[in-house]
Amino acid sequence: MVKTVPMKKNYEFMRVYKRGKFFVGKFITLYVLKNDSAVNRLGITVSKKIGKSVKRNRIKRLVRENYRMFEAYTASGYDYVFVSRISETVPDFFDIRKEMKFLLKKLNVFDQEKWNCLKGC
RNA sequence: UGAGUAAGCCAGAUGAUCGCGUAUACAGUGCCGAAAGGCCGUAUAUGAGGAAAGUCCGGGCUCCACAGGGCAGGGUGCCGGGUAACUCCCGGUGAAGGCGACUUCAAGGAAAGUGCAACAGAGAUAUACCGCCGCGGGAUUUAGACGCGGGGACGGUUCUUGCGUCUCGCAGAUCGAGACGCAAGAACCGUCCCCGGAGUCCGGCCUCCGCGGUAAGGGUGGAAAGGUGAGGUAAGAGCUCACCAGCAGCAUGGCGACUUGCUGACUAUGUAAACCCCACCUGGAGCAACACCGUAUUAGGGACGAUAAAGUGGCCCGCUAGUCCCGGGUAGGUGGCUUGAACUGUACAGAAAUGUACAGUCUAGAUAGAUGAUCAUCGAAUACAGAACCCGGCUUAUAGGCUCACUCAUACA
RNA sequence: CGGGGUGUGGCUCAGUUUGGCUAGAGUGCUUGCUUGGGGUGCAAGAGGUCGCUGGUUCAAGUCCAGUCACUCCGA
Repeated sequence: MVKTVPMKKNYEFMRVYKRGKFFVGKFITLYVLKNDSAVNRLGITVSKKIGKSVKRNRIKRLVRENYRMFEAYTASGYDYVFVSRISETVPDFFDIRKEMKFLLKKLNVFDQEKWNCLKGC
C-alpha cells in the first residue's frame, strides 16, 4: 500500500472512536478521523464474537484487499477504522466491496471524479 | 448384489492478472544515518493442518530451588514388550457384547480396618415372623375301651303252678311218689343291643402357652450365605452323592498375566469413579521462560556547589530545585526461532509397536500477526478448520471421494 | 501460557458437603374467592430431559470421564 500505514495501538483506536465520524453498514462500520499527516492509517477490528480464527481472518483479508482496491480514490490524511458487525451470513468479496464504497461516499472521503474519470477513460 | 467389520489414503488441481510475509542475489551519484546498517525497487525461491483446535498427558529447552531420607499432596494400577518419556503404542491374558469378521473394558486388594446399603421385608450381615418337626402343659370337642345305673332281647340254671306220657305203690279207679316233655310265671347268671351319667385310660381334630430342632417353603428386595437333581431325615440342612460355580494347596504348560488336572475345606453380600491398604512414579514455574541493548522520564542512594538567583514563607532553618556518579529498569528493539527423538526412500532384525544401517532432502518463522481477490477449465469445488518455542501421544470437529483385506446373507455357475 | 468458577420452572437462587423422603423457596403465570371495579390479601393449580454425552452404582441433580457455553483471575 502506497500511502497507508497500519494502526496498532489501542489509544489510536480509542481516539478515532471518540472523536471521529462513523457510518454503519450491514456488515461493517467505518470510523473516519482526520489526522495531521500526509499518510492514511488503517485499522481493522474483528471481534471474537464473529467466530473462530478462520472466519475472523477471512473478514480481515477481505477488508484489507478491498481497501487496497479503493486506496487510490480515498482522501489522504485520514485514519480509517473498519469494525466488523455480527451477521448471520458470512459476507463475500463483492458484499464488502459494495458496502465499503457506499460508506466511503457517505462520509465524503471518496474521490468520485477520479473514479468516474478512470471508468470513463 | 446387499448389509457390515477393520486398516489406511486424499483434503481441490492447472493457468493468467493484481497483492502479502520470509530468505538470497542484484541495481540506483534514490531517501535516512557519522558508520554499521535500514527503507524503497527488481528478480528468483519458498510460504498453515489432519486435526495447526481442545490444552488432557508425556518429554526436550530455559530459569529458580536442592546434602541425604521420610511424611503429606498428586498421579498410575492384568501381563510382557516398545519408547527420551507417558494416562501413549504393539502383542497377549481374563471378562462383556456380536450369528460372524470383530469391538469394548479406570481390569490390584472387600479374608487389614472403618463407613454406607433409602423404601420394602420377619430378617440386610446377620435374623427366626409365618411355617415344618419333637417334647411338656392347659382348655374344649369327639370316638373307643374298662367300670356304674336303667331298659330290652336271647340263652342257661333253680323254684312254683297246670296239662300229658311213662314207671313204681294199690286188684283196679281215685289217689300218692318219681322221671321226662310242654306251657306260663318268678329269681339269678351270661352274652348282645340301646340309653344315661360322666369316673379312669388312650387316640384324633381345633386352639393356646412354653422349651428345643430346622432353614426346605412364603412374600420383599439390587442382594436373603452356593445352584440343579437324587438320597436321607421327626422335620430339615453339603448331612451324603452326581454335575456346575467359587476358594485354598499341589502339580503341569507359559518369562508372566493365566491355563489344564488332582486333592481338600464346605462358602466368603455389594460398594474402593466411599475413606483406605499395597506396589510404582512424582521439586516448582513456564518462550509474556530466559539472555542482551536500552531512549524519553524517573523511585532511591551518594558526592559537589551555593546561601547569589527561582518557588514555598512575614523572616531564618528546612524542603523543592542545580551539576555529576551509582543504580533498578519501563516503552521499544535483538536473540531465543527453527537441523529436528526431522522428512523421504531402500535394506536388514522383529509376530507387531519399533529399532539399526545406508543414501538423499532442507521443508513457514510471522510479531495486531503474512496465503487473499478476480477470471478461465475440470461432472461437482463443498466439510472441520489457521502455525506463534519445539516434539511424541490422546481427545474432540469433519463435506465428498478412493484403496486393500475380511465377515454374514441371498442368487447363479 | 497457566489457574479458578458457573450452568437447576419464565426470572433470581437453595439442594451437590455425607448418593436414597414426590428436586424446594421467592417472584412471575393461570383459576377461584374477597371488592361496586382495580390493587392488596386469601386459597388452589400448572410449569423441570437439573447444559449435553457416556460410565460407576441396586439407585446419580449429587461420584467419575469427555464435551459445549458463559465468566473471572495471573504472567
